[in-house]
Amino acid sequence: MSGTSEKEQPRRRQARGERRIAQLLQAAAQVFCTTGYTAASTNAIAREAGVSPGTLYQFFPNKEAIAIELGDRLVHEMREAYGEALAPVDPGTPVEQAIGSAVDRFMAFNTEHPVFFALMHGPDIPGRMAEAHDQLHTTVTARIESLLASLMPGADPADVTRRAHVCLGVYKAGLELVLAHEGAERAAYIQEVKDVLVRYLEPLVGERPRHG
Amino acid sequence: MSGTSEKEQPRRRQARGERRIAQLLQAAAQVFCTTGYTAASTNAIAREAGVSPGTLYQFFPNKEAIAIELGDRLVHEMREAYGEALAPVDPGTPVEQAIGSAVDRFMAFNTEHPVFFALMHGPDIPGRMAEAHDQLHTTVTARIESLLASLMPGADPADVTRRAHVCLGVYKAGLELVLAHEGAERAAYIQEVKDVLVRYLEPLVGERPRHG
DNA sequence: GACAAACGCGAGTGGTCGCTCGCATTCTTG
DNA sequence: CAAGAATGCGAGCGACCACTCGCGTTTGTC
Repeated sequence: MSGTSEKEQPRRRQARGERRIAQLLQAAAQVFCTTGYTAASTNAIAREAGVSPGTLYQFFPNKEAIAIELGDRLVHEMREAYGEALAPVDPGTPVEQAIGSAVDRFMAFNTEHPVFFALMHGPDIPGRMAEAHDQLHTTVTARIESLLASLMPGADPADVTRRAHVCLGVYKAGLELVLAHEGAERAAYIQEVKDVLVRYLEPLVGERPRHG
Repeated sequence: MSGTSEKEQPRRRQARGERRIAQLLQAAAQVFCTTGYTAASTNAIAREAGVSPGTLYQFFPNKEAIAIELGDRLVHEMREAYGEALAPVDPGTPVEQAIGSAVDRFMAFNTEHPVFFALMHGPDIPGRMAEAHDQLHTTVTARIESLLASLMPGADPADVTRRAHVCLGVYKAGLELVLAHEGAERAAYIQEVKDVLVRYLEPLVGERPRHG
């Protein structure tokens, strides 16, 4: 029987501390964005935030915890703002509209928070971060699966899963292109991503059988 | 006027040395594949090859040179084996066939040499390596562009360029999925990639104008 | 105002990694 | 076989990085 107070309250923060945390997370986002996670040094993050390394470690036990907290906050914000973007649609909804609005929402979020892509995409993510990545990936894939299932009822579940993975992969690839451009070119690339997805999925919703 | 012998012959290699180089490159490919470039330590590469760190530096001036040489050999081999995969096709060739054979060839090469993807994809590539990456990227994109141009003559060059980038991005995303699976699933994903590309490009080759 | 707790600092510590150096061994060449 | 070059070794050097520690400052509480 272990003690009753296994989890001690980590600390009692002051308003100043919360501000510092936000400041440090913003600085970390900046540094992660430009150099990636592994190449980002904690000293650089502290410098970017205008504080000393010791101050950084006052609020985060280690480098990984910074990325974890940043990722958690981003995931939370994404869930709040765009959680319904992949909800199953009415049977009558045209595919263009469903895909278009979903792509628009996620593109907006990702261009507003480029760190998200940087943290989730790099092969240099730490162990605990990979878990979070996998969990989010699974969640999003499941959402896409149910969306696809609502579009093409009676299809082989394995096919639906595979197509969901392909859709997410296409979106990620498109996101990379979108983030690499600005203005009109960026808008044009967003439209291309929609086109790719719509044309990929359109033959599946029309109930004429596909010869494979 | 600078001296005539600016570039000294670096060294006169024995057969043993060439063998060691091949051995070291193979070990480096293994380590790069599993841990990525930055996380790969030269000591680990030497250990994998069964030699000492000093021996490694007998043949490569630094860590970057290992990746460069490996990349150069891979690019060379790819050019030799699959250089014609993206050649422009006869006007009568169906799109399915052109895309199918190109995807098959590149997928075969990339699954046979997974290091290639690891070296070209990671955000942790060194400066000189990024140049090689960009150069290859440009070359391949130009090839795709001319292939697309032969399929849809009279299109806006900017559109062609954009679509070429989208095609390459879709291929890369598909490659990631393909490399993550094996056997029948892998084959199914390859087919999905072909489907995505064919359906993306099919409306463009029929000469009815697209309203954009 | 007094006390404690949270905050802030930055030089320092232990560890890792890229890379070197001196020396031993093997090969080529005459 | 002798000389020199190429190959092979592995302890160790310098740099960098995640993280710590002791001490001074600010803030909340009574």
